[in-house]
Amino acid sequence: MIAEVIVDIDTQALDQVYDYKVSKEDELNLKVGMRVLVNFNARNVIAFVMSLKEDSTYDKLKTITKVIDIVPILNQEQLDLVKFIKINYYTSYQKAINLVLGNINKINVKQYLRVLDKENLSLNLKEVLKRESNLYKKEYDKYKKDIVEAINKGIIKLEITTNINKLKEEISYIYLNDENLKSKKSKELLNYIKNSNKAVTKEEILALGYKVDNIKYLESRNLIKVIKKDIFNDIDTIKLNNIELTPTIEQKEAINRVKLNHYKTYLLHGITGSGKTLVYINLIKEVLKKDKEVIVLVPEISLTPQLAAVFKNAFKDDVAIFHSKLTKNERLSEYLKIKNKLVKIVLGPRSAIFMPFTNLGLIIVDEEQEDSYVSENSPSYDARVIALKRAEFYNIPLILGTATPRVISYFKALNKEYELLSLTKRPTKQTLPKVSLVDMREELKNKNISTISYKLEDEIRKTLEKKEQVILFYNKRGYASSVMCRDCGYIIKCPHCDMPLTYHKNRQSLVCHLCGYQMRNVVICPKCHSKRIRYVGLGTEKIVGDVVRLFKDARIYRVDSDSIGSDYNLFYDKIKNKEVDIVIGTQLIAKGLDFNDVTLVGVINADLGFFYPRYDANENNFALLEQVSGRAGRHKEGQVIIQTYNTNNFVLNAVINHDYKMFYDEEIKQRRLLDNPPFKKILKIILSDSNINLVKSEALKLACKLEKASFNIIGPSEAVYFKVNNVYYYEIYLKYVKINLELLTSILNTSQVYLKIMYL
DNA sequence: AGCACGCCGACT
DNA sequence: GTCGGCGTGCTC
Repeated sequence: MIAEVIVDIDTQALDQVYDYKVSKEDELNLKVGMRVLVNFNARNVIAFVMSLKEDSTYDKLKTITKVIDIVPILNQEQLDLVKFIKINYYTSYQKAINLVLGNINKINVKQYLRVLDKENLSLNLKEVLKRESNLYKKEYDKYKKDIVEAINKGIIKLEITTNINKLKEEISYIYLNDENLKSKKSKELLNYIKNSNKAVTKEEILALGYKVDNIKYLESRNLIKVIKKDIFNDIDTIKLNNIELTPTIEQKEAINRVKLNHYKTYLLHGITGSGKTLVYINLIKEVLKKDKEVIVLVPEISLTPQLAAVFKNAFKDDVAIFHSKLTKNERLSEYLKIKNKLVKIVLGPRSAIFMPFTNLGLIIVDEEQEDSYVSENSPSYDARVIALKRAEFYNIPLILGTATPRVISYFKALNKEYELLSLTKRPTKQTLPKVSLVDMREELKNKNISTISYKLEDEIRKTLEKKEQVILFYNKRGYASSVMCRDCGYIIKCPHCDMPLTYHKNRQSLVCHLCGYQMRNVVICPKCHSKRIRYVGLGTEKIVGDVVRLFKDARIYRVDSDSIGSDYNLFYDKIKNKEVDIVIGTQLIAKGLDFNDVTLVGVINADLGFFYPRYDANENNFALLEQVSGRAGRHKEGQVIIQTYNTNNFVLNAVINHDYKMFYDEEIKQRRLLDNPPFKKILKIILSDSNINLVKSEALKLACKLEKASFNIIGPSEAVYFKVNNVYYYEIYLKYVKINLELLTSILNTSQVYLKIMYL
């Protein structure tokens, strides 16, 4: 027998299958998806078995040294996914495997055997397992046959763990029983826990001077009980707005339309506040009844403690939650819960799509329009595409939920490729906020040079008088300010990137937003030594300044990724507890947050988003503005004021009416006119190298070859961020209806510089 | 990637 | 003589 393997060395030159002979003994145990040890060019490497066959055309075959796994680490579905990712995202087998394995492969993970049925354990195994349960110890090889047999019979089970014991969990104790204890210390401690009337944490006990032994003693006598909480259990303490779990007629209709036993993609189009989450939860409950598993994807940014709390409340310990703030170890701990079948639901960002469930019943992608479902790194995979693949494999429904669908998705829904589920009403009877536009050209005519229009100023004042809160939203990119010399026109750029540095007033420094380079602010022009330095671009500082000047008594709070850093909760509580009156911020405040007393939202300049050189700029702006609007009046009547220089813009007018269809109808016309998606697909090839001449010539060569092979190309051109961290970037775009990936791959393989592809 | 092989200069 | 510098070629 011959095994086709992929060696675990991530180099382009070695990215291919190698044939190895399988010894007679190994033939019985070796399965596709297992890891093996092979001698590869005079060294021992781990390799993954991709397939098995009888003959090989290669004449210098070596034999597999050792089979590592007892159960395949990659199942058939995962192997299929690896191949799919390799072909579609122009990446190596190794990277694809690591992605599918959630990178746990790299961490020190051990496999242990757990005995499920002591009675039927063979004598041999009884002997081994008494001494050692670690599979990699010497005993393993000797008793391999017995172990495999026992696993197949369900007598023992393979468990994966790690020797990491510092997983962040809070251990605390509650009082159970009293007993007359002799030890003074222990008695004291028991009384302390008893009188606390609540769980006492281990740290607290240790801080009071008690020893671990005291605790152990009480525990062993059943006088106290251990409570272990992983950090996300803290969420339980967050006060939730009462969550209604009974669906409305409209929600019920949507739930009933989803057929759980077939593959199909459903587009759940529900206006803000229409209760998509409730639909999810009810569907998940149905799936759990069938003893199947569920993946729920959310954009990283909206994975707030609030959302986590909703799921924890509904599903308790059945749910594993992935969150950007988890450490590597915590992440691994959650991963192992899934691998060991301790949880049935996972809630997480795009990487959660690879969670190793083997009996999936449903996949949900919330906020399907979000860009964060596409990886920035290579392979630049799209979690929504992987979700579709997995749903097909398990023959189960995939639900794409959103208030503002991608045009591509809505097009598919109208063409019956997806099934459209609509939620048009808010269960709370709260109407959507009124949206109005302010023409900033008029403001200029009326001599208002402030960033805040008279109307917005007026409304802010009224809102503050009512003791309600205001959110002011600006689009960060447009408000970065750079430093320019008035005499020679020199703009200070990052020494590593082709980008002006951004001036940060509070730190008195200049920062590169691409590579993070920082320098002290300059007062003298580095080129002509003039002192006439000027700040170009309207800074956030200016907006804050204007607001402070207009509302001297208001408590103003600025939120952006720089200012709040990691402390999401702090910022959330601050608003929730009404410690602030006006919040000024970026994208961060647009997503998913639910505040009772925010009744006015102002958009400082809605136009900036329309300048992006992307075919989907309009849909992103529509989605963003709808989302920002959604922050107003979730519980009381609210309103939104959008400041613009372009009052005729159809996107803005669709936002005024909260009318997605109105937006879609106009947008799809433009897409058709320009042959943009969904009518044609676009693929971007990114070339990069530290040698500017090499990238340029390679880009030109590649474009030539592609054109000769009759690909429809646009470019090559310098990337928007041409130079980042001393690396230069060129782009080539392909427009197509159907693409020959094999041909494309073979052409890309001739490139001398690093390549990455992305689907737009 | 990283190991072996090979061809050349420097040193116990 | 032979130790070790790194340039080149190959990996089932």
